[in-house]
Amino acid sequence: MSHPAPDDPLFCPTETALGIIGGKWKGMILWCICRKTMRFNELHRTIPNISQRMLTKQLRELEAHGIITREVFAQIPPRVEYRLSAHGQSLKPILDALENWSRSYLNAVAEADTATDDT
Amino acid sequence: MSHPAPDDPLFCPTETALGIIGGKWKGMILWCICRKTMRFNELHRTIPNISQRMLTKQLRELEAHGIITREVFAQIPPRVEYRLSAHGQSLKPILDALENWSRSYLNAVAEADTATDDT
DNA sequence: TCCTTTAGTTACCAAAAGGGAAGTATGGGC
DNA sequence: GCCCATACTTCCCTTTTGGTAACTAAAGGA
Repeated sequence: MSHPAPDDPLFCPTETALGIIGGKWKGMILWCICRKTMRFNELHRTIPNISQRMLTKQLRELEAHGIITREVFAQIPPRVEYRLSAHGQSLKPILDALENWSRSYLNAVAEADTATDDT
Repeated sequence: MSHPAPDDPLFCPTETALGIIGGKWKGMILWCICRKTMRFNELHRTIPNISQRMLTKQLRELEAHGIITREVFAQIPPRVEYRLSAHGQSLKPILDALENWSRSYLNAVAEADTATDDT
């Protein structure tokens, strides 16, 4: 294998990872799925702002990257369950770290807002 | 600035964090800056595919979120240095974790490719 | 017979993102 | 007197993204 080209996403692992988990709605989807197995409409109800089209698309991308698995039950009406794959499980600590970082970030912002609040 | 309200049922810290570090090129920019202080053109040379327009834009977003600092030296030609802020430093472990996860992901993909390689 | 539910797909359209190239200021070197 | 470098900004145009709404199948219930 040759040296990774500077424009190659493989050149930067951080970029690769963010390319996988950084899509629109992926944070919320992962946030839901890493807590429990969920069905399509269950996700849709939990994240009402997402359209079916987008939910499908993001789920397919996560599946294509091996982060989640999709299990179809041959029933009418259909039943499809999404859950974290083994590889997705290895993301959990990072998702937790992201969540903690985010909370401390939001706190810092809130404090800064309070400090400069001149009401 | 519109951060999600904490009482919003859609409030998702993971999404917040990804909104901050998940923009296009941000992975690479952070990857560079978390290693050393860098000047504008230095970043541009390191990531040749990014346009000046985008580099400026992404740097300003990171700065607005308090992740990096921008220091201007009153010189001709101009000299501007970008580095991680204190808050950005707190991201480093996450960036490292992302990098490690990405490497193991890439390895797994490479192995899967080898296993199914029918040449 | 019609309605409901589930888990989608498809077509269409508006908005946003992003690339490329050119312009800007300033002072020093040749 | 012209060109160089730096760190941008601005304009224009194409590509991508994402939302809305309508359509699908199939079984069970009223």
